[in-house]
Amino acid sequence: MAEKPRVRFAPSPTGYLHIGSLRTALYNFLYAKKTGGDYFLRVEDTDQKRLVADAVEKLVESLEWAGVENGEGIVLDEKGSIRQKGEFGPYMQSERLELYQKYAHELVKKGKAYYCFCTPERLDSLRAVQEKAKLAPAYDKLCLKTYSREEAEQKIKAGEKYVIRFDVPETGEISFEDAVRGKIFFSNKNLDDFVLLKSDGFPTYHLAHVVDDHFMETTLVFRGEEWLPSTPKHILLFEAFGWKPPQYAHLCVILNKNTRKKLSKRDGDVSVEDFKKKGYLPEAVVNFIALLGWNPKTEQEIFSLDEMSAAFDLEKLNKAGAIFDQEKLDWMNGYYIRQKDDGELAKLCRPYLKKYNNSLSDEHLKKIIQVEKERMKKLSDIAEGTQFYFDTPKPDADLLKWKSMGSEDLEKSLNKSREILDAISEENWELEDIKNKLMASADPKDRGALLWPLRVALTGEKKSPSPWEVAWVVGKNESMERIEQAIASLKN
RNA sequence: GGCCCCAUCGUCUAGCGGCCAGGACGCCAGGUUCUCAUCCUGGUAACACGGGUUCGAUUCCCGUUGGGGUCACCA
Repeated sequence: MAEKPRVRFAPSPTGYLHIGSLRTALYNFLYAKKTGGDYFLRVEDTDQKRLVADAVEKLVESLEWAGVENGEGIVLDEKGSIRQKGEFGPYMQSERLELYQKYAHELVKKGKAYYCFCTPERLDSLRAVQEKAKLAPAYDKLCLKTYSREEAEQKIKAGEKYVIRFDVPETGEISFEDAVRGKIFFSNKNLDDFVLLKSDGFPTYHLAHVVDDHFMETTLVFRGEEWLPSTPKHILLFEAFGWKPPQYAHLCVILNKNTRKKLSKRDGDVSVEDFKKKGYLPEAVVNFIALLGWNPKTEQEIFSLDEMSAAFDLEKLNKAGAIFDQEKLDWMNGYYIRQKDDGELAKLCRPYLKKYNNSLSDEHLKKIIQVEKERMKKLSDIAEGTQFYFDTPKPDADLLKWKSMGSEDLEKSLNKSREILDAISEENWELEDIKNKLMASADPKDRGALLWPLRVALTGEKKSPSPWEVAWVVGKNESMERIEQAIASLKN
C-alpha cells in the first residue's frame, strides 16, 4: 500500500512571508489537495540570533490571507494566538531540541559525526587561507584527527563549547532523483563537514530538516532551488540514520526583472504583506505566482484554488528561473477586481480612502466603485485621480473647451447640459436615465461638443469616467452646482 | 573560482522528431456612445551558437557561450 502523501511548508520566522515562500506553500497546499494527502506547517526557529517578535503570527496571517491553509501543524486560533494541531508535533523546532540532540549524539556514537572545538576565529582564518589559495572553503577535519572520542568527551565534561559535525566520506558519490530535474549527482569530495548541532545546543537546518521530516513522515519536500547544493548533505544524513529520504522537488527561483537575480528583500516589496498593502487581491497574487514555475499546459490563465489543485502535477513544474513581471500581475489583479461584487470591493477599498472616511457613506462608495472598478489595477487606485468624487473641482478654462471650440459655444454647451440635467428629477437621477437624456441631445457627429465640457466641469480632469457616471455618483445638487460654477468661471 | 542547475517572442509559457512554432502580459493599429478605462478585432515579436544522431531536428546527445543558484555554529 502506498504511503499517504504528507507535505509541509517549513518557514523560519523572519518577520514576513516572502512571495517566493508563498509559492512554495501554495504548491504544498495544491499537491496535498490534489493527492488527498496532508499539508502541515512547521516553524523552523532554530536560529536564536534571528528571533523576531510576532513573526509566526504574521507568517500565518499572510498564508491565511492568501487562502493557503493548513490543517495540521502551526495554526492561529480565533484570538490570533499560536496553536499546534496534529499528532506529529511539536511543530515548533525550538520545542524539539532534545530530539535533535539525541540524534546528533547518536550519530557520533555511530562514528558518522564528531565533536569539534574549533573557534569561530580559527574557522575564519582557515576559510581565509583557503579562499586565498582559490580552494573551496571547507572544514579540515582537524578535531576529528586530533581528538579521540574519549578525549573529546573529556573536554566536553570539562565544560568546553563544542559543535557536532557530520563526517562526510572523502570519496564516493551521492545521487538522488529530483521531482523536477531528474537524477542529480554530487561528489562527496566537494562536500564540507557541515555542522549538525551548534554550540548553543540548537540544531542547524540540515539536522532539523532530516530529523523532522523523518518523524513527521514527510513524503515530498517542495523547496527553492537554492537548496539544491545542500541536498546531498541531507541524503547523506538520511543514509547515516538508516532512514528513507523524502522525494525532493526543487522549485525554480523567482527572479527580479531588472537584476535577473533571486528576488530579495533588497529589491523592494517582496513580502506578501507588502502586496496586500499595495492593494493586490489574494486571488490575483496566488494565481500569478502559481504560474511562475508551474504551468497547466493548457491555455487557461485564470484559476481558482480548486482549479489549480485539480490541474496540479509535479510533471508540470518548470526548471528555468522565472522573472517576476509586475505588469502581468497588475493585469491579473485588475481582472480579479473587475470580477468582484461592488459591495465586496467597496469594503476592500475603504481602507485606502481613510481621508474621506467620516463623510463617505457606503452607498456613495459603492457608486464610486461601480464606475471606477473597470479602470483599477490595484485597490489603492481608488484613491488615485478620484478627488472629484469628494471635492468640487476647479476646472481649467482651456480644458473645458472641446477641440477648437470658442468661448460662446462653450457656454452654450454648458447651458445645454444644465438644461438637460435640470429636467431630470432627483427621484429619476439614475445612471441609465442621465445617460440616455445626454446621449439623445448630443450631436451624433460631434458628441464631444456636449459631453467633453460637461465632463470637465464635473471632474476638472483630462481623463475620467463619463459625465453621466460622475453626475450620477455626485448627485443632482452637486452636479448642478458644478455646472453653474463652470459657467460662472467663464465670465471672468 | 569550485560544485550544481538552467536555456522558445521583452516577460510568463505551449511544444515531449515532421507545427505557417500556439496562448497570455506588454506594445502597436483599428472598432465600440467625448477623454480615460473596459470590451472586441488585427498586428509586432522567439527556438543562443557549433558539432553530431536521424530521411528529417526547437525537440535526442556532446561541446561552447550565456544566465542563475550555492559554497556559515543562516535558513
